[in-house]
Amino acid sequence: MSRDSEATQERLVSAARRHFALYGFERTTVRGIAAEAGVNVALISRYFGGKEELFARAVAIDLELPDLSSVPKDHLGKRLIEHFFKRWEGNEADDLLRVLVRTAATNPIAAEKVSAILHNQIIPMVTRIAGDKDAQRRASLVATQILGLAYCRYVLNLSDDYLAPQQAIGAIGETVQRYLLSDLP
Amino acid sequence: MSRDSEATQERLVSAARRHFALYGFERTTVRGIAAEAGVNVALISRYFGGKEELFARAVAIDLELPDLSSVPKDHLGKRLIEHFFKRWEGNEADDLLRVLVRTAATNPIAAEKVSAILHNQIIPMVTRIAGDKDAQRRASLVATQILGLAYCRYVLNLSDDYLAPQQAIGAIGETVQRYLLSDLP
DNA sequence: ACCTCATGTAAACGCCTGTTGACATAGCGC
DNA sequence: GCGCTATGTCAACAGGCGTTTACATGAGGT
Repeated sequence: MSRDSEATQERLVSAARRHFALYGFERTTVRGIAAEAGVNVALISRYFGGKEELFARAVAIDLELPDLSSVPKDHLGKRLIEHFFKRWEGNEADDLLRVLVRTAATNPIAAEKVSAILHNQIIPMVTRIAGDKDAQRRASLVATQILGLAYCRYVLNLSDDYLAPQQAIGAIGETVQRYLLSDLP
Repeated sequence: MSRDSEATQERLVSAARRHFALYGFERTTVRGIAAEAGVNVALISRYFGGKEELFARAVAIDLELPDLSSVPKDHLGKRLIEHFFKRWEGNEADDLLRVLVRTAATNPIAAEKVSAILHNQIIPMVTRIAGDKDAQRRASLVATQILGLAYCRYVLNLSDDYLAPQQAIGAIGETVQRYLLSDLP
């Protein structure tokens, strides 16, 4: 037994992410998480306080939005969608935004976190691109499209036959481009 | 006591819809549903077999897509979004698609049902509008946008400050219009 | 009026959950 | 080497869950 509390905490958080992503908040059990981490259940309460706090810790998230300052104005939408696709494809069953999108549907804490991301990360980005005016509404429109994409791919599990990546990047990129910079009706 | 089994079954289904919509599948309890319906818990098992079967019964859903044959081709997108907005605003805490969108995130049965709606209702509609070719992909793109909108409004509870209805109908209607009829990249 | 069966109730069962308190043990400072 | 504390285990608890079983009761046919 290694007896390195930091390491086991990290293993717990990592296992937690996997379980929350796969089963949502309600259906993942602390026993399952502890088992995957190879430690006793009691440690979750000891280290994090409880299941909810572990969840909060597990989904602290940064979208890692790319630097868009050097991207041509009319490629911003596509570039943004590419970023999310790449991000999601990268970490197979582990991406945090996917955890949140799934979990937020039935868990108020998670829903709050997604809203916080909209506030702290999406809206500021849109403000940098399109200015203050209407930034909140533009960002919300962008959110409907990106979250809808995530939902279809990772909740409904629509295969590439339905959403061909290249085609989707193109079509949805155009949409985001409009939401960012075109005149709103 | 009325002793009308059909009526009490309907009251159970109706209460079930409300609870599943508010709390998702895992967090609604058969006891809660029975209490709201004003009957004993045991009747749920007796009449429906169990919680899962009651759920399946409660979310049998028809989008009631409007007749689009007389709508000008370039107004289809906006018209469609209007339809969904009206539908959602109508039945305050009771719309089935909202139940599904929330529940599907953590419940495979529900996710399957949403996919079925895509197959049996959205794709055929798109086929009527845009023809067979690419109907599946166009329908999927439409689904990303509409489900994303539902998600932001009813999972994240974004207020009208974020998604002003008229503005959203306009902007998102344009998007759907493109997904339905413009050339795909 | 009575018997009968559909309808509804009450209580218990068995299981699983998150959490807790008492106990073991490994490793570090002395 | 000794002891102390951080680390980890174990077992039990209390509560909630869906389901089932045995029992009550109303209403309709005869």
